Amino acid sequence: MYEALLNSITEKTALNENDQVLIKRYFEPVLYPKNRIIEAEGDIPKYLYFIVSGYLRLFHYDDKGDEYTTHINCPHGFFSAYTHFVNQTPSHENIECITACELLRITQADLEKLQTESEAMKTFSLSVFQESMLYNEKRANELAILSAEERYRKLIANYPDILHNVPVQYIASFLGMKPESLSRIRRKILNG
Amino acid sequence: MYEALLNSITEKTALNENDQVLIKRYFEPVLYPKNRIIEAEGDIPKYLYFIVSGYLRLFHYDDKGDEYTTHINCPHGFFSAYTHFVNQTPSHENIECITACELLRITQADLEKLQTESEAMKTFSLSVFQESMLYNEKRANELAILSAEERYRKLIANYPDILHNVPVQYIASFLGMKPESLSRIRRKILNG
DNA sequence: GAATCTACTTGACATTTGTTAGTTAATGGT
DNA sequence: ACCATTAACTAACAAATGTCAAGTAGATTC
Repeated sequence: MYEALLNSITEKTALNENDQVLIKRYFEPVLYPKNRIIEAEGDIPKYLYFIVSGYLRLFHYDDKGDEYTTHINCPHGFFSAYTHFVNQTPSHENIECITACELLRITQADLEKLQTESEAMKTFSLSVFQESMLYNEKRANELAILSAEERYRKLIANYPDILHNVPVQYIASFLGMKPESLSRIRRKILNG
Repeated sequence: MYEALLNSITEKTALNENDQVLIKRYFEPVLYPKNRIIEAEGDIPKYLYFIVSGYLRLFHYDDKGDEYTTHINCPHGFFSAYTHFVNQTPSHENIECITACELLRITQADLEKLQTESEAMKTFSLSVFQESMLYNEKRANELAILSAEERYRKLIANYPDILHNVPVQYIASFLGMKPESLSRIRRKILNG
């Protein structure tokens, strides 16, 4: 269960024995079924999650009750409404398991403790936060610059497995288009 | 010159005499003319800027040589290619003065020193970083959800002075549309 | 297993946005 | 003041995306 997490961290920074013991102590393994909402809008995010297996999404409703998916993630990555998790302020987003998920979770309080007890985790936490920032910059720029078809092509090129695990309607919403438009684009690509 | 900066910080966290002395020591005032590029793509960002007066933008070129404006900012805010400034990695964006600018600038090394010497500045720096993150999240979601006209209406509602200071083509690019489209939208709004 | 849902697709049409080309207005340099 | 350059606007048309209504297939429930 912890192997994927330890590997992810080791890619960024070396871990000694003590670091590994601390990580196993603070990160709690949890299993959730498909469609389970694990953090709800209006609440302060309780945990930062590391995805061992499965797909998660962030979503919310607008005034008209329409649902918008703003983030989709897959193994092995961290997942949270970051800014609200870090600040411990109420988030306007729900976190939902798209598939059954194996996760490792940690509270903000424990993450801070872990960072003071492990220099490696301090370094690593910063890089996770920064990557999340780069990710949003990139998403904004792609939405501004690329066409709907280009955005879809780029997504499946980077995450080829997403189609087998995530409903098309969530992907459409995440890419900033209607399901009908994505359907049209998918057909066009299939037929050459 | 320092008043706007000190006021901005005080909105978030209290400053004692010593904090204020340190801030004035580390932040260097600079003046730039219109159209001056103050950080170039390919280089590691040297400074974090606080805008006392004037407008700045972040922009880059794509493969075809087309120019894209990804960020526009006005007083009184901080400005930088944040992630690359923090990491001290080469940025792919240029920073340009759209108008003549009065700025206060600080290097990454000095910012770190300042943060160890002033607890208030440590708190404040974190909040600047987090706001930049929230900002990108918001930009991405608005690009995904709102129409071009809605994005434009929202921008001028939030920053009514931007039209008098920033060329329309930069605004169009920043909003993810072509100048001709923005021109059409502006006419439509004028004629009711 | 029948009925019911729901996700996904399809097609016709409306609307929005991009493209191209030309015009006007404003700007900057000499 | 003149010329050259660029920004902004306009118009006609093309292409992309949204909307609405309907149909199909697969899943779920009873």
